[in-house]
Amino acid sequence: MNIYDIAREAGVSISTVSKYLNNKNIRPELKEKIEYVIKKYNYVPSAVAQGLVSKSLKLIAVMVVDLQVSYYAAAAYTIDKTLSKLGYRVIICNTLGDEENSIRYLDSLMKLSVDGIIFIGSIFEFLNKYPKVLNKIDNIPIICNNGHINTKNSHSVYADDRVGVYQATEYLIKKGRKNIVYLKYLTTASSNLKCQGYKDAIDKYGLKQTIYYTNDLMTAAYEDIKKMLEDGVAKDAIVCGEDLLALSCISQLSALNYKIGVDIDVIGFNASIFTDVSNPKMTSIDNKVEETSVKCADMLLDVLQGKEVKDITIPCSLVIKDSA
Amino acid sequence: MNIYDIAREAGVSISTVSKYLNNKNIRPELKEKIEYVIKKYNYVPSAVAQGLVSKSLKLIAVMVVDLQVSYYAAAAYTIDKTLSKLGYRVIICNTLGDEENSIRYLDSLMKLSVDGIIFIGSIFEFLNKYPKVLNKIDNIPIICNNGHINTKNSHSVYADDRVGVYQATEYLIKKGRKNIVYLKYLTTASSNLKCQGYKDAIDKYGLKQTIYYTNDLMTAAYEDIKKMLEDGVAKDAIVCGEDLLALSCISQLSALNYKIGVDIDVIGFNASIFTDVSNPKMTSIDNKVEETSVKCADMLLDVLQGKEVKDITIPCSLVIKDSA
DNA sequence: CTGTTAGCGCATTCAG
DNA sequence: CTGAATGCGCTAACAG
Repeated sequence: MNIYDIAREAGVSISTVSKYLNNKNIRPELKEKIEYVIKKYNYVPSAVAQGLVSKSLKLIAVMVVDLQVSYYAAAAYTIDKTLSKLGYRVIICNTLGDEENSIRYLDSLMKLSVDGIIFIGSIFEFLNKYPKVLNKIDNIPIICNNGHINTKNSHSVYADDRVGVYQATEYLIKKGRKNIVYLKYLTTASSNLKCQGYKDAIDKYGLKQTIYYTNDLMTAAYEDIKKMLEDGVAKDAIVCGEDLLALSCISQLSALNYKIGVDIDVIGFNASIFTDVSNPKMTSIDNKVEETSVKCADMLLDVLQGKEVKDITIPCSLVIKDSA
Repeated sequence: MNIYDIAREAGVSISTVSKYLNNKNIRPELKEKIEYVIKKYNYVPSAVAQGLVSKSLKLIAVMVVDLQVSYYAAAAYTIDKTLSKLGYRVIICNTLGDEENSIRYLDSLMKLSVDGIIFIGSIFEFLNKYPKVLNKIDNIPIICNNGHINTKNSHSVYADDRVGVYQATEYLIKKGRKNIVYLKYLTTASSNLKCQGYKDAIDKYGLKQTIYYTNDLMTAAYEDIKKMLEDGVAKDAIVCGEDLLALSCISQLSALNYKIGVDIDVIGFNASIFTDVSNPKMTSIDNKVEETSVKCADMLLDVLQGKEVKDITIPCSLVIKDSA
């Protein structure tokens, strides 16, 4: 069933049908006939054929590392919600943190001639190491959340992670905490920024930096945290680069009979659902996933409409609950 | 840059280029020339034009209710991983549980002439109420996880939720628990099945059914659970329809100084990441998201290749940790 | 306002 | 093995 079939049965030309489909003015009587035939056959115009002409499938790609991480899921969710309302279709790409995999995805997206790409996370700055890849995507509208891609038509939305952690650390200091440990996860640009916020605050108040590292969020993190606690350096407070790490700290400290929020403070990062499932509820730095994601989507829409856009930084805020 | 440009510059015809692109035999010297030109311009054939001819963009849609729920995120993640390896592109649709929204998505997918659709969750059985919608998607390959869609080319993968809960309840009974409460969330087909598993086990052993309800997973659930605990009926054990509910139970019971796993048992459902972040770690019914999702993807691939497939039911298993 | 025609970029006949 | 011609379903000029 195509536009010819509809035209024939309705007794009009294909261009009249096309005009009907695109809401242009046609004689009411023809309109009725066409409408009738379309309903009769449940006809739906092919987006592929339309796309061949218009050079656009109204398709936007969102690249994330791992949908199972709540931040990415929330970002993908929000962007999808925002864009699909406006008739765009959203392709979510799970790169699994693998560079080759990401590049393969980009090839696939270029073949589809997607209208734009949104990258979630500073990790995608790795693309700047691959001039050939940049060249391929050079003309396509790109928005990068928390990073920057070096192409002609690329723009960025940042969450101010560094200041977020700075303020959280300062909050602890002003509460009188002196031995504040930072638990760092990963070594991406944005995890470094977070850690820098901690360092800046500690330095400003003349305290001592103590940084622990972990490359895992679950089992291995548990061991790393256990070791950290056994080392006994975390007497006062712990600032964590991720809510899940803070959750593990809270859980282990509880088991050791610490009174969280009294004996020792724990602060997470992301203000995710985990802040509500911990006991006590977790104080966390809110890096505004939803606001950031909506901004990415809006900015992309602006670019697609040819509007001028400029990079933006969204401030974090500290959501104080009971763990600090 | 299209196939004509490449052909011209390489001094061959477009059909030769097309053959090159589709790995058909051509003279090595021509192959080299073509290869050279393609590399030079970073040429990528248009999937849209290919799709117009082949009637397929190699696109598969996954419909879920809410990507922020770990089960759906895991399902989407797994399906995407499985299919994108094989060159398919995956569109994830977040319906937000809204029927109109779902139907709008389906329209959009039909326009794109996606190769197949995977529905995650029994909630999508609501489509069976809309003959017009069924009619539109009647010919497209469909796989439904935990439900069935009444179209010609639809198949199902089930997780045996009922038996999963039955066995978990039986496990508690055999441990000597007598006052076992079921905490029910939602009223979809599959949440009813879960609850039925509880009822069956309770009845078989001649115990008393006690069922509590909640329509929320967070704040309101907290209150519902609080009330349930205040009612004092949960003396022995609680079986929950969702891990998040079990998490809240564990957290609140801990605060009341119950020894979870000793004084009272709590079992969750999903075997999600929440089972590892609770304290103590949560015993939970594993409904095998990953296995189920891979099966959905594989089954769809089989259907696309014209193979015969039959519906399948995957058994759940009880993952025993420390809360029961 | 309506219909005719020429592409959009590619795969696929069918001759040569 | 290669190339010229046709069509996939639709939009956009253009002419009527």
